[in-house]
Amino acid sequence: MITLVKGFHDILPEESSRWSFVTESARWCLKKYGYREIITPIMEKTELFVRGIGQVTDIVEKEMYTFQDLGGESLSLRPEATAGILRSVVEHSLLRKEPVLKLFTIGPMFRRERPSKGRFRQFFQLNAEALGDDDPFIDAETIACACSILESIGAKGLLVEVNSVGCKTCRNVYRVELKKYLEKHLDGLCQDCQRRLNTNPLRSLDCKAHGCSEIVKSAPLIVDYLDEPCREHFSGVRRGLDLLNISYHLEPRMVRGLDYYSRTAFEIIDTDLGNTKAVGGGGRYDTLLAELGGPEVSGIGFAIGIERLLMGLRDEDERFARNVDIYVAALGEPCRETCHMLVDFLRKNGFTVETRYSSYSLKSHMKQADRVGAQKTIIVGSDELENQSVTVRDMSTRNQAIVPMDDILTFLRGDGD
RNA sequence: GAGGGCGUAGCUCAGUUGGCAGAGCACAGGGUUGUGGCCCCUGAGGCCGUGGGUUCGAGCCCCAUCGCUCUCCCCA
Repeated sequence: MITLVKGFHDILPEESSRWSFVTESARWCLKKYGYREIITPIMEKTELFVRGIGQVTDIVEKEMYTFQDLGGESLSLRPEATAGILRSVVEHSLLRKEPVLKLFTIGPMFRRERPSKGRFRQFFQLNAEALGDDDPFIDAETIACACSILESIGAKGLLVEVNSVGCKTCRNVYRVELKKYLEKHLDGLCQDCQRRLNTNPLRSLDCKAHGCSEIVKSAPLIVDYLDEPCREHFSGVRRGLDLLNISYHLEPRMVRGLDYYSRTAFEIIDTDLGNTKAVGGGGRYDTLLAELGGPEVSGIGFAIGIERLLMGLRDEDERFARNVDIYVAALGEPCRETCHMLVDFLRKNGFTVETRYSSYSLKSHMKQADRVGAQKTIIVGSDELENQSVTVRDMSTRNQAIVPMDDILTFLRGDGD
């Protein structure tokens, strides 16, 4: 038996209705907020991710599926969607036609991590990006949009955490101060934090090791180092959220894994999933577009993990039950041709129809009708064939009627009202 | 990368000091010659993850190996 690639997973028919319920709800929400769908390739030149995400991030250093294609070029499966979307925007000069662009995409991402609960090597993400506007209210709108998607699906126990990580200027000042502070408590830090003190001291802020979290509690906070424009922007974001009645926690120690974030950063955590499992997150980026050869405008975006969202949903929901309008049961060889045509005729008139072609007893036809969730079963046997009629059984009331073949459509339609 | 848990029927799992391979659910047929869900009966379905070792005899003990899963790290 040839099995799945480790960390990949199948979405079986049983789950797929829940799956598309989630993605369709999300599409409808995004549309309300003015986002349009963009579908970009799942593979890009490796260089795009190195430039976009940052060479020294965990993702690029050790989690990418990178390989050389036959032409010798280095390609990578996308570990996240933003870089590819922005590449496409720049390549097709979309921002010249439209100075403010709102785009979303839904598709698989790939990271070669150790799989665990809610973490896969191939996972689906919904990704939304609003480009060309740095007004704080659009940050608030973006967070509201993410919340609205999650609420529309019925996710419970959500917590929105917001922070500002400042711009390059103020973050540099802060980094120096933070580093000074951490150096004073060097002995208490875990090995990881000691190692990255010079490369990325901000990472220590959300280190879960006991020693580190204690030390970090009284560390200087980035909010106290924001320069005037960043401070003003951040308070504008909070004002925007207040006006929309979005409840949120200020999380002054939140930093995010991707290097490109500036100013607004946020995460949405599903507390039901336990252990700080983020179901979504995002933030603003000031320089990413320019770095990819685009105009000097900023953007803000977020990602939602579809699998994690699904984990929070209850299994038994009637919305996801299997059902068809009509099951057609043919009894015996002479009826097969009539039923074959009848099934086709009903489908062409807008009904969802199921049948089985090989000969079965009526009993097993009925079981099958039950299994596929048929509202009605049409039975065609020798009696019916002789009279040019069919028997229509309502599966929930068990009422049956003999209907002339010619009247079948009017009967089925009239009965439905 | 570090550390736990688990591999027996399609699924969830029992399996006694080593002695014929089990249950529930699901599936198929019947009880009802043309009627589903509930009930009853019957049936089919197994290289007990794989390879080796100990033994008269291994699902069980030993060694190796592969796979899955969870935790930490990090994230979605």
